[in-house]
Amino acid sequence: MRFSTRGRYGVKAMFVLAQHYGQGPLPLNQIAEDQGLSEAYLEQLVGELRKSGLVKSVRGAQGGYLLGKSPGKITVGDVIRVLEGPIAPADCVIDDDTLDLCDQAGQCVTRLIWKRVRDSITHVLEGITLADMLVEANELHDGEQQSQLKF
Amino acid sequence: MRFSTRGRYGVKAMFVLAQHYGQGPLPLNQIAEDQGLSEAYLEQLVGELRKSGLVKSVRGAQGGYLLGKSPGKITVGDVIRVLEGPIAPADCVIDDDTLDLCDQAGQCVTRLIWKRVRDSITHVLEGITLADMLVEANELHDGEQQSQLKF
DNA sequence: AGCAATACCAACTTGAATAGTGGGATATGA
DNA sequence: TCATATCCCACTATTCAAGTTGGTATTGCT
Repeated sequence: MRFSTRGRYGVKAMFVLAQHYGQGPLPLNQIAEDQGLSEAYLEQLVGELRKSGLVKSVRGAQGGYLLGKSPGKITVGDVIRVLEGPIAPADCVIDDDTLDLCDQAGQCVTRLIWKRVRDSITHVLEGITLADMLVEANELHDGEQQSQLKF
Repeated sequence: MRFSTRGRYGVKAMFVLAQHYGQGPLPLNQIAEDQGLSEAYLEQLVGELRKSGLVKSVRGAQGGYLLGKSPGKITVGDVIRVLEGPIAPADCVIDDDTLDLCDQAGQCVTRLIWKRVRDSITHVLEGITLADMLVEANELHDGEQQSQLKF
């Protein structure tokens, strides 16, 4: 029950782009370096984010990537869904209606459980925007400074 | 972001054992047949559940498996943790304290997100006991009967 | 006593997914 | 025109999931 690196790296990359929002395109190598990730691998992920519209790209020299919308309008759930597929702890709850996958899905008690898990994860991830992450990053950093002053 | 069959089948098996709670040992082939699962594969899973104490076994003819505690004292989270390992969407939030996995975990914003996801999943899974599942199964079945009467 | 039913155990297999790497084509600002 | 970028596709290595197979040990029943 882990998110793969696809989703996790993707969120990190989007966070970096959010930090540079409004400052022109940011080249991939800076994002990769900033987060300590493989640039070639990250390229695949950002490519999918671009196709989904969550990021835009500018080709050529001085090019790079930008957010497709403002940080307040992109949730972590948006990013995860593009890179990891539908948020669902089991295939039978990818959506609410198609019960095809299991002949007795209608009477299945475990399915109710996976639905609740799914909704709970979705609720968390839909509730956090990139803008929220920027705020939290500031709070973390402030705390860090304070504890540095203490010692 | 899926639970594997290990956890999902394990919960199903535990549910069947809960349905037979107080009625003596239930052999594995009946559990497997009831849920439409491979007996040989399920054996591995139940073996781990036994080692963890969640189920007890009786060897020999007329033997089988029983719950180790009453259905009200076993949560879905207990079962999942035995079969899937710690509930955590990323390695860096397996527990709260060891930050070893990531040198900047203390200032990592994404880590806060994975913690919230983890806590939210844990809250759901810890909040559902096998006894709760029995109740829900009855409710599902009642609804099923009603809709059968309607048509 | 002996048989059938059952748990127990460990090794093996198959396929898919993860987490990348590598090489080249295309676009573009300076 | 050149360095800096995105873009795109094919390849690989490792790990994990999801079983299967075959055998041993135990025990109730007749």
